[in-house]
Amino acid sequence: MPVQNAEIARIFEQVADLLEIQQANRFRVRAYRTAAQTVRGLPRALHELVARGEDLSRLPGIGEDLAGKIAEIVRTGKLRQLAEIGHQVPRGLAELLAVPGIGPQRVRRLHEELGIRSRAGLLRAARQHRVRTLPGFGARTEQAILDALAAQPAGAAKRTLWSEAEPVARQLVADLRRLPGVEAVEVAGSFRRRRETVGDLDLLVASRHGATVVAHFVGHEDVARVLARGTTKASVRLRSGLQVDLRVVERAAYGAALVYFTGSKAHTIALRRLAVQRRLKLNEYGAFRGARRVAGRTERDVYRSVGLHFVEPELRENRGEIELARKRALPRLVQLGDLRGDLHAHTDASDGADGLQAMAAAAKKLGHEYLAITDHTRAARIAHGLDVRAMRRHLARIERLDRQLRGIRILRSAEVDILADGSLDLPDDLLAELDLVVAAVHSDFRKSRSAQTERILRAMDHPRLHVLAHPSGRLLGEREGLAVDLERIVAGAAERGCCLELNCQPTRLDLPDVWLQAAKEAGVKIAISTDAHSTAQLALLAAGVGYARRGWLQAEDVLNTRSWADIARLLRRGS
DNA sequence: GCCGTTTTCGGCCCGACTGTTTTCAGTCG
Repeated sequence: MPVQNAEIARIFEQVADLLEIQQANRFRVRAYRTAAQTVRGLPRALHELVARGEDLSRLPGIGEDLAGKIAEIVRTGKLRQLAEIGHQVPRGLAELLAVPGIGPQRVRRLHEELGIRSRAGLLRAARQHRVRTLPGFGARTEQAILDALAAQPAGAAKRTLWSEAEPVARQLVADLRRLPGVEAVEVAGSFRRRRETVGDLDLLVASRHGATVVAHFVGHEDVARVLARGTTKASVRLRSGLQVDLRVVERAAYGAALVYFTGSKAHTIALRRLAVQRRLKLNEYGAFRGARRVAGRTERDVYRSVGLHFVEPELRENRGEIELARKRALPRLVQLGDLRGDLHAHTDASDGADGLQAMAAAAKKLGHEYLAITDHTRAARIAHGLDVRAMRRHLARIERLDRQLRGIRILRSAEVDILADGSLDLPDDLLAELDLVVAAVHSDFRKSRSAQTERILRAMDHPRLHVLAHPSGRLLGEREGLAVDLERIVAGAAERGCCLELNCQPTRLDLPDVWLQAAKEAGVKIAISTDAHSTAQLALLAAGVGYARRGWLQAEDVLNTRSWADIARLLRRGS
């Protein structure tokens, strides 16, 4: 199997970690981290670019050296340099960096002076009180290490789904807004950028009474532990395990602070670089020329000060938005109000919780012009998929309801299983009767990458397949996506005039953002669909639109910003 | 290791908090 971008990024991260422990030049370390980020966010498979002989050094943050290393990893599956560093520094030391409070310097000293080379070794040393004997370490540091190792026993720090963080964020914001002397409150960080998961919540407050705000914040009833507190910032862990960071600045710095705390890190570093070019200093308090603050109150002011148009938070990933902001050529991103209906929803005829009428009524109440009822087909047995006879009866019921209702179109549709061989789980005559055919893979996840890709492309060959649902098959926090070549799926959809779905379920958000952007560039239309399994879930459209903005989507890129008549015309492919 | 409306060499973002220090290094975001 060809080497994936994520694997290349992981190797670069590991090189950066080990170099940092070796006290290598910190800018050299940063170069590896920047490259890892570029590689991870790239909507093209590097192994393909290498195969085509394309010049990788044109990618941002990739020079001649790293381009060569990427080619080496693609060819051999590994990087000689990493093995060589591994002879000098145990590879296990990299995982120690994940322990909060332990950075490269401390890892190096733990290794050199106590012979520690793994998490297990660190745990032993801390328990035997050997850590506190090192200069610069003390009893409190040792205890903090023990706490941290107990809190995250195995490896990766877990991230929280955006949708789970959202009610917590809303409540904390409301609580802080009630506080006297608080002029503004906002959630910044990856939450504001609408990443699918968040590592923590970053709250920003405008107030002249930092200490009071901090005191109120750390005293909140949901706070389980105060990790740090000062007069302008604090960090806490909530009972739910979610970490929340608070920062208080004066109103005149609020915009600059918002830019800074919204990130991403790569985006703000790029901004500061622009500021330096203009002989400005940019920090969380403003843009300064000498001692004079020239911007800071609003985000717009700050962007203007470095010569840029305002950049929407969802775009702030240093994936080309800076260049377009300079040219004032950023896309006008899709908004919830642009959407006219929902093209993927289930009823209790298959695995939904609510009945057909209830779903239709709820969609009408949301102001939808149309709702596609897409119950499962026979092969999806655990989802109570309908066989042909049951499906025909179901479609007849939908048709009757549609005739009765005014003000909303209820579409006769189905979420048709893509079978192992790429054929569709309904006969052609029945597919031809449907208003809309949504199709998806729900089985045979273990196929090889090429076989899985061929299977889906074969399904898309069917002229009645309109929308490929949750194309990557990922379940956030549960499983990676299918082994599937999304670059070929996007290209295949473009060739066939087939649409791809952005599934709004909180654990899916599928297609992933970089592929939404790739699909947009290829001219593929995206259906933003809730895949609702209850009336309440029809509201997930809002979260889906937020995520769609991360994929740079504009209203015209989205299928369901159109009237049903326009969609029907668009879907008549190849005829 | 990357990169160029200062530069192909010499820069590379910036500040708060903690713990263990008597003035600051390390870590984090």
